[in-house]
Amino acid sequence: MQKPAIDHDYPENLDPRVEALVTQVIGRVADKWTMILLEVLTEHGEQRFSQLLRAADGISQKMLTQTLRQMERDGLVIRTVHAAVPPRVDYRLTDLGEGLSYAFCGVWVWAAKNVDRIESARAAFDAARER
Amino acid sequence: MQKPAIDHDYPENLDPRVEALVTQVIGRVADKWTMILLEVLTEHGEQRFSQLLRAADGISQKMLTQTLRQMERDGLVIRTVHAAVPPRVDYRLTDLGEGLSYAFCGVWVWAAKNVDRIESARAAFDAARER
DNA sequence: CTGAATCCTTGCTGATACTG
DNA sequence: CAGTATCAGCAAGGATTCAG
Repeated sequence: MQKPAIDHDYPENLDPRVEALVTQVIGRVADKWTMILLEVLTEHGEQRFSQLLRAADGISQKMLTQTLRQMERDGLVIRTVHAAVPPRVDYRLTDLGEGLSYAFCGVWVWAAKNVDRIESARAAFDAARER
Repeated sequence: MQKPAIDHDYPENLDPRVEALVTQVIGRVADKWTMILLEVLTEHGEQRFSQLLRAADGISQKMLTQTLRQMERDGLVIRTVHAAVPPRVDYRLTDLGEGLSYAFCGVWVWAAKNVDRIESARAAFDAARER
């Protein structure tokens, strides 16, 4: 992005260093599983590891652990270990995490609203490619 | 950034089939480069291939081609080939793409606003890990 | 139950070369 | 200029196993 933003209410990132930082954060946070976990934690509140594993359909245990660590590191979730047998670990959103989840809200709405348009666009594209 | 999304206008995903579809679309669209290209195309309008290559800092030519194809297939961008020498190909957002870009807007704002909080959270996390 | 460690497969990425 | 094609290196991700 070399040019300044024009007619938008985007925060003016005059500093290219800030610009790069934001882009990096976006890259880190605009991840499929991060988005889904934010959504699950927002809808159901505090969740255990195994609950998240079931809720985020299709995620592997490894990915879940890894994604949760990243989110914890970025200050999006808080990890609570309960000393018990069997062990129990809860994850809940921080206010930072809630803010991000809220920001993603619009994307979910958009996706839900436009699923059919995307599907037909794909069908049209693939049909054109056939020839 | 305060309350669970209960008080939001999320479409209630009663049908798990729809839920799965939406999740799939999110997974497809919640991609670093897709987000960045949407942003670039929103800010600067119609762009040529080479302009996008420069604007999306760090992307490889291969990834750019690939991402643009996916976006075209999903109906997010329109690809226009101008018969000229030298050849010229322009990409511009469809209204669907503009809608998605608009939906992502909140995430950009959030990221810009919270970069420093994330950075300090990371620092704290890494410091704690040292021990 | 949580999650770390291992192996192994897939796929991105970068570089390069080649068309229209 | 805007791609496609190919190859090599590397990292992401899945499945499995082991440990606290």
